[in-house]
Amino acid sequence: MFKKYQLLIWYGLSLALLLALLRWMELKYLLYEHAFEVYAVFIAVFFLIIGIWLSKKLTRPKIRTEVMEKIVYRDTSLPFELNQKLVYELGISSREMEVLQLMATGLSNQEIAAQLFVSPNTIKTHLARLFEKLDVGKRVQAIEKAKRLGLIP
Amino acid sequence: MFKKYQLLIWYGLSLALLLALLRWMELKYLLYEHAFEVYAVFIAVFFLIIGIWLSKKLTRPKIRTEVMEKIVYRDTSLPFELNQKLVYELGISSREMEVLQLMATGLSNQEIAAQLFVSPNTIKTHLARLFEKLDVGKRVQAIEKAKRLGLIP
DNA sequence: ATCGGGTTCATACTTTCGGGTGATTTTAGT
DNA sequence: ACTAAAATCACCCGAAAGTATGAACCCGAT
Repeated sequence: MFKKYQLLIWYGLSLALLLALLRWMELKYLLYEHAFEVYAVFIAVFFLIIGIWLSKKLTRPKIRTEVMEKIVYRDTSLPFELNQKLVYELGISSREMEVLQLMATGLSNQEIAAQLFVSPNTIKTHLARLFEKLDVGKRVQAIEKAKRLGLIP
Repeated sequence: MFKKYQLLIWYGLSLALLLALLRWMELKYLLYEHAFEVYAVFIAVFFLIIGIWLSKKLTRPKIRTEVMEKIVYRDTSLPFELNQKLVYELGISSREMEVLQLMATGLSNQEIAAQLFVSPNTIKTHLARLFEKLDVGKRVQAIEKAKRLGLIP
């Protein structure tokens, strides 16, 4: 019941304390000599807190979309079996699959190109399409997703 | 060399600008009539900014996760068991393991840095050491090897 | 024959990685 | 208290990766 307003109460008390301090200093005739400084500190602290509060209030939470919740269990102790249906559904070509497999072994674009006797630019094109089809932006993500989807062992 | 103090310099310049503005107002005889108010506003704004900055610096970002349902294929094989002996033998530190795990999910250095609240440069250092310990040269190879060695699932 | 998909390649540009170096600060163990 | 390891950060550079766009060629299907 109180927890909800805990912060508010806390700030209120702090404020009250500061005011009390101010009053005390005033009574001590300190305020008359350094009125400006004291008020400055007061304002500074107050707005510091306001700033913190504002920042907390105004920053909107980053939205992170988390995918993949429906789980289909698959026994990996069995030899790898390619998910051909998914390959077709995603429209992944055979050449793209080749490149994917080689990439997953940790080869660079250049090395893949050399292995397939084509230009590195071609590999880049294949990978760009593959990334689009897998809806990823980096090779590591592509490999991770391809493994999950049963496209590579 | 300068980047380290970039923020400081920036605030310093802002402060100087504000002071210049203040001086200008003073010259315009505006300040004499409302000296206290002007200074109060000045202090208020300054500490408001400091407050916002403080809050941003000290509080970690709120993250709201949105769950999006999709199909995932998961294996029914035995649960992952970390090869702690190997971790020790290779001299891989706990922080390096953290970075390794995040990297394996396909995050970029920048994203890992954000997740761990450190600089991207730090991540690069961790990864460089990790690569050396794993005797690889690329992140994909590192992930592949780490999986083979039982360092990550 | 032509149309679309797949493969190939190029060029240009931006971003990210990885290597190397050096430095400071924290932490933990003797 | 001192030391060694771990963690942090910066800066530079070159290589690799990724993005965007355009274009040529082959091949099977309409």
